[in-house]
Parts: sequence; C-alpha cells; structure tokens
Amino acid sequence: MGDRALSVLPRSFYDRPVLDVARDLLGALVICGPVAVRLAEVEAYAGGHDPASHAFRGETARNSVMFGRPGHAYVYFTYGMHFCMNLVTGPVGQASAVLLRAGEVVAGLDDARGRRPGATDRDLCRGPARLTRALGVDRSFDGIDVTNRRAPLHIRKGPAVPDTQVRWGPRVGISSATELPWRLWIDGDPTVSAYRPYVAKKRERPAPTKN
DNA sequence: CGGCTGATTGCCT
DNA sequence: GGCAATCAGCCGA
Repeated sequence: MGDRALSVLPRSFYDRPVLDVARDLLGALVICGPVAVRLAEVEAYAGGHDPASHAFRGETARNSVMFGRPGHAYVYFTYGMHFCMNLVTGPVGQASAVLLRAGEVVAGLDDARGRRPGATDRDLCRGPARLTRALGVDRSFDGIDVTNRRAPLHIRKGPAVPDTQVRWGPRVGISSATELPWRLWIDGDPTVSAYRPYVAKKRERPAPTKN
C-alpha cells in the first residue's frame, strides 16, 4: 500500500503559522466516508487580528472550535443554506483557520455526483459550499479531529505541489481586509472557483426624510 | 461568458 | 434588523 501518500497529516502540521499550513494544504486529500477531494484552493484567516475572520469579535457559540486546538474542523452555516469547512491552525487561542474552497473529487465520484445532481464533475467541489455538499459535511462535523484516521472526516497527505504551481491573490466574498492576498490556489487547476471581487452593495432607496 | 438577483436562516449588534 | 467566508438560475451579448 502507498503508505506515504495515505498518511494522515499529524497535529504538528496544523500547529504552524496559518499561511504555511494553507500553502501545504494544496494537494492534500480531504476524506469523508467514500469521497476524497484533492484540494486546489484555500484561504487563510488570521484569527482575532483579521477583520474578515469569524474570530475577529471574539469567541461565540458558533466559532468556539476556532479557539481550540489546531487540527480540528470548524464548520459553519451561512446564507441560510450553505456549510463551509475550515481547519484550525496555530496555537490554541489564536483562532486562525484555513477555509477549504475547492478541489477535485478523486474517489467516491458516484457518491459526490449523487449529492450534487446536475453538476458537472468539474463543478462538484468548485466553491466552499459545493465542496462540503459533495463530501456530505454539515454542522454535525464541527469540532471533529481531522488528524484521527478513523474519524469519519480526516485529512491525508497528497501529491506534493511545487512552489512554481502555487498562486495567490485576494480572498473571495469578504468586505474587509480585501487587500490581503491570502487566497492560495494551484495554477491552472480547472476546479479553482471563479474570483469575484467584492462590490459594495447598491444602496437601498435613500432613507425617507426623517424629521 | 459575465453580470445580476432571489433564496433562506442563524447569528450578532 | 441586517447581513452573511454562497450558489443556481436567468438574462443579454
């Protein structure tokens, strides 16, 4: 068996600066039951000092996993219908995490297709909410230890991605700290999500003149 | 293909 | 009450 390629990434992998972890997660395998996804796009969130991070305003019931140990999954619900998955990094209490944005399904294709009816194979995991959908990850996976190879959700080492194939740029879908190039992806990978720069929402009707 | 918009609910101010 | 680390569908070019 290819023990090397199948090894689970250890706790020490996650207990490092968030940008280093994000870089090295490119190419890694996310395993959930029969489905495996090779990561092609991630984003770094630098805990309490990052205005775009869910941890920026402190610990709450929703984000408490971010403030705990590295190597655990932070899964949140948003827009009334979507789940997104992060991996907690760095020392306990710092609340840094890497958002898993996109990748390629490399195992369990039939299961992934069944969860995303109508989607092309390229689109199965092309975006953070699509990725959790294809994997079958929801809020019940929040807090799971991804360094445990027997856990229903865990992360394994994948084929190395050389520096020459790594690109970076602004994060997607946020309205603050948009200048930070903390979105990392594999150059030319077809599963990388389309970049949509933030655009300020059109103002609602001017407030009625109040007197 | 790019641009725009409604969906739908938990969370935080 | 307002909005969110998004997506699918629809429209026009």
